[in-house]
Amino acid sequence: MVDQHSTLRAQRRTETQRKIQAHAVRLFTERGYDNTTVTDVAEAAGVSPMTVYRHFPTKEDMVLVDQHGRLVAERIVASSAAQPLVRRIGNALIDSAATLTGASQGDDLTAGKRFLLARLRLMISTPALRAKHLDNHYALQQAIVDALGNDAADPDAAFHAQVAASACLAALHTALVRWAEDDGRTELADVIAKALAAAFGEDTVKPATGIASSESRGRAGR
Amino acid sequence: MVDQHSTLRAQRRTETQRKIQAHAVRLFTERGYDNTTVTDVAEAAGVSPMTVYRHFPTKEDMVLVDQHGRLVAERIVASSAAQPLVRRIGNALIDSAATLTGASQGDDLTAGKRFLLARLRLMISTPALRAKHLDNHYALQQAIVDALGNDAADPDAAFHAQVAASACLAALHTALVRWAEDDGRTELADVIAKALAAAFGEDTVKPATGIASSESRGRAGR
DNA sequence: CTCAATCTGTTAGTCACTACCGATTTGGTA
DNA sequence: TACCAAATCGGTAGTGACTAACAGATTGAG
Repeated sequence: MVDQHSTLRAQRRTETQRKIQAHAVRLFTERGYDNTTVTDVAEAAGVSPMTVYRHFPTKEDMVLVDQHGRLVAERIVASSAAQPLVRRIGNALIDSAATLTGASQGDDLTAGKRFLLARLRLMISTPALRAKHLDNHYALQQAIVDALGNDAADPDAAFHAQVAASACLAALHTALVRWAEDDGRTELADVIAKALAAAFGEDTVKPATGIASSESRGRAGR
Repeated sequence: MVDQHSTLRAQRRTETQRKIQAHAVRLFTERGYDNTTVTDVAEAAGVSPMTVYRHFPTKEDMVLVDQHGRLVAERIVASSAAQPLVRRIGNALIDSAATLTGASQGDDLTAGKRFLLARLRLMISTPALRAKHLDNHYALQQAIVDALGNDAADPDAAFHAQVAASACLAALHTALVRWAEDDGRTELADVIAKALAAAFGEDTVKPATGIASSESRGRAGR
């Protein structure tokens, strides 16, 4: 009945999870997603296939797990309701990305960043992973709309929030692709800010880190 | 070697395709997507399971087939390159939707419209279908970017096009969901125009049919 | 120390999907 | 008209993701 009654138990659990995920991403990258069976991953991780399914509901979730969504929703509710919708959502995405990639020091990629890049590349190139990832963004969109706390009575405002959230997440996804293509050399938060500025205009999104969007030019219509 | 050497052959082929798809959508709607096997659909359509796979590569494609994408790309290349990106893409989406739903007469839904609604509802409510549909939009995004004919030399312009296309398609998807929720009572082209206006501002998209976006109020930022 | 909960493994089964093969039908041709 | 090439259709066997049910081992709490 108690949730926290095991520290060692939880440690081992997250440890095996991490191990399975690491081997999965490695094997998927090496031989391809479709050419790698769940049994292969299980053997590489030293567990039985059933254990894999106990930790990850589907094969795709071995790559796609990220609790990044909750972070975004929290920043949304913490933002000022006086700001325009796109700015509230956009800034939440930018700040969350900055937190996610961590304080990047210098040029060399940290291990977490490199792992994130590997996952991103798999998500982009593999149709099944890409589809499910986009669907996860769709679920995140619903969470954002809920977090915005729009009037349930006004259907027009709700539609407005849906459109703004979906458009912002689309820009986010494009920024992620761009960032992966650059091998993570640029700052992710800056790329996101640049994408948002390109879609909605520079005045709609504030700079994130200070040098953000300093190079973006022009509105959505060229 | 000749493509057109059979009118009767092609007729039967498209006929069985249509029959399989109709039974699939009906059964999926009645018992649910996951509770319906491909064999069930095959039996209902009076064919063997193998025949189903000959016409539709995957189970999901029985619901998701639409060549709607090619229509959009054609309108993109036909549009004036002088216009802003969002307007070019947005108008292409609006016009394609108007063509797709056909000239709606009065209140009663035509059979094609009702079938489209049934498919949309399945796409929205079933995770697997929703994911693949979003991925199809992602493929459409690539087609749009190609159709825009941006300078391959300028990576910044390409990024710009990617962002604009993805954001427009996100707005389209939100409009489709909204339209399905209204049971298709409103005009689809108008809903799309309204969504685009909500995302990018009213001045960015021109009215489609004449009364389009007459009710939309406010920019993206409330 | 004992008990209950959790983690793990094994087995058997369903279902989407593929590869391979043979049978039938159709359209054009000698 | 007879024949050939192509396309469609069906059956069989197999792979792989995923589930349900059952059994053994380990850990935390009283």
